[in-house]
Amino acid sequence: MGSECHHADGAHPGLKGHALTHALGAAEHRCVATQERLTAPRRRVLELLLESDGPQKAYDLIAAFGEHGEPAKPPTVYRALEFLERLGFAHRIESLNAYVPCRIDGGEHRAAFLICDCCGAAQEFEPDFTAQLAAAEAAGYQVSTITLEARGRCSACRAG
Amino acid sequence: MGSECHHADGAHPGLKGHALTHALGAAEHRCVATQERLTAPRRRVLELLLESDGPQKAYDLIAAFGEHGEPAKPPTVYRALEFLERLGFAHRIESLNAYVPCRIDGGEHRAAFLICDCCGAAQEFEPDFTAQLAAAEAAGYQVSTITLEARGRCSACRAG
DNA sequence: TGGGTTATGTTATCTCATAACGGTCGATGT
DNA sequence: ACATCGACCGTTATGAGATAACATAACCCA
Repeated sequence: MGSECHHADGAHPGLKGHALTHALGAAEHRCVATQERLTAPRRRVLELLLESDGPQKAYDLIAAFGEHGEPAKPPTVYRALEFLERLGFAHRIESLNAYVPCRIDGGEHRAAFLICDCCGAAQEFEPDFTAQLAAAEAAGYQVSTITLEARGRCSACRAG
Repeated sequence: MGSECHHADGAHPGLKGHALTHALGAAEHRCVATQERLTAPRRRVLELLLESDGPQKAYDLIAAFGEHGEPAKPPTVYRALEFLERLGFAHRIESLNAYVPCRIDGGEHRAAFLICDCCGAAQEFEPDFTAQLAAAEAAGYQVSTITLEARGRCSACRAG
C-alpha cells in the first residue's frame, strides 16, 4: 500500500455487468456473421478472459471454469482457447504461457504486446510491421502470422 | 524425394569440424573478455546447438548431451541454456519451445525469427524495431527486451 | 431420417521446466 | 598454505503446460 509498484493496479480492469454482457453479445454477433458457433464452453472461457484483469494461465481458466467451483477438464479449455484465437477473440502471449482477450476491435490483425515485468500487465497495441514484413519478403518468406512481445516496465510502475 | 517440401534441406546446415571448433573458440574468447566461464556443460550445449540443423528442443539436447548416449539431467541443460541466452550465444523461440544458436555476430542485439511452418527452419534476422519502440514509448513503456516471431513458408518450401 | 461434420466429455499421458539441497570448484585475501 | 565466499554443478523430485485418443452428442442439410 505504499509507493511501491502497485501490481496490476489500473491495468485492464476487466469487464463486469453490462460491459461484459455487451462484449459477449458482440462476439456472438460476429460468430453468427461468420457462421461459427459460440458454444457454451467457448463462451464461458471468453467470459473468464474478459472478466480478468490481466493475462490468464490456462490452468487458472480450468480452475475457474465451473460455476460452483468444479474445474473443467484441460481439453475443454484448450479447445475453447484454440477457437477464440482462431477467430481473433483472444491471444496467447508466448513468453508468459498466458492468454488475454483481444482488446482491439475488428477482425484480423497482427498481435503485439507490451508486457510489464513489474505488475504483469499486458497491453495490446497495433504495431506497424512494415519494416519487418519487407525484411521477410526480401528473404523469400511468405509470412502468415507475426507476433511481437516487448518486455519492460509500464508507466504506472515507473511512476510508482 | 520428389518435389515435395524438402524438410529442413539447406536451412542452417549446422557446423562441423573446423567451423565448429572455430565458433566454440570464438565463444570462449568472448567469455574470457567478459569474465564469464564457458564451463563444460555450457560448452557442450552450445556445441549441440551449433551442430544442429534447426531449432532444438530442450529434451533433444538433454538426450544428446552425453558422449556415449547417456542423457543429461534436465537442470544441467536448462542452466546452460539460461547462461547461453544471457550472453547472447543462443535464443529461445517461444512459439516452438525450442532453442537456436545465435547466428548474428557481436554482442547485444534484439532477436527476430522467420519460422517456416513447412520445414521447421528458423532464420534469424536483425529487424528494424524503430516503429514499435516509438509506439511503446508513446504508451509510457520502458522496453528492456523485444522479440518477434513470424510464421510462414520459406523460399525453398515455396519453390519445392 | 439418415449421414456427414463439428463439437464435447473423459481418461490418460506427454512435454516442458524448475524447486530444493548438498557438494565441488575457483578466486581472493591474509 | 588455508580459510572463506560465491558461482557452478549433480541429483532427486515435482510442478506446470498441453495434447493424444476414443467414445458420445449436437448440428446441418439433403
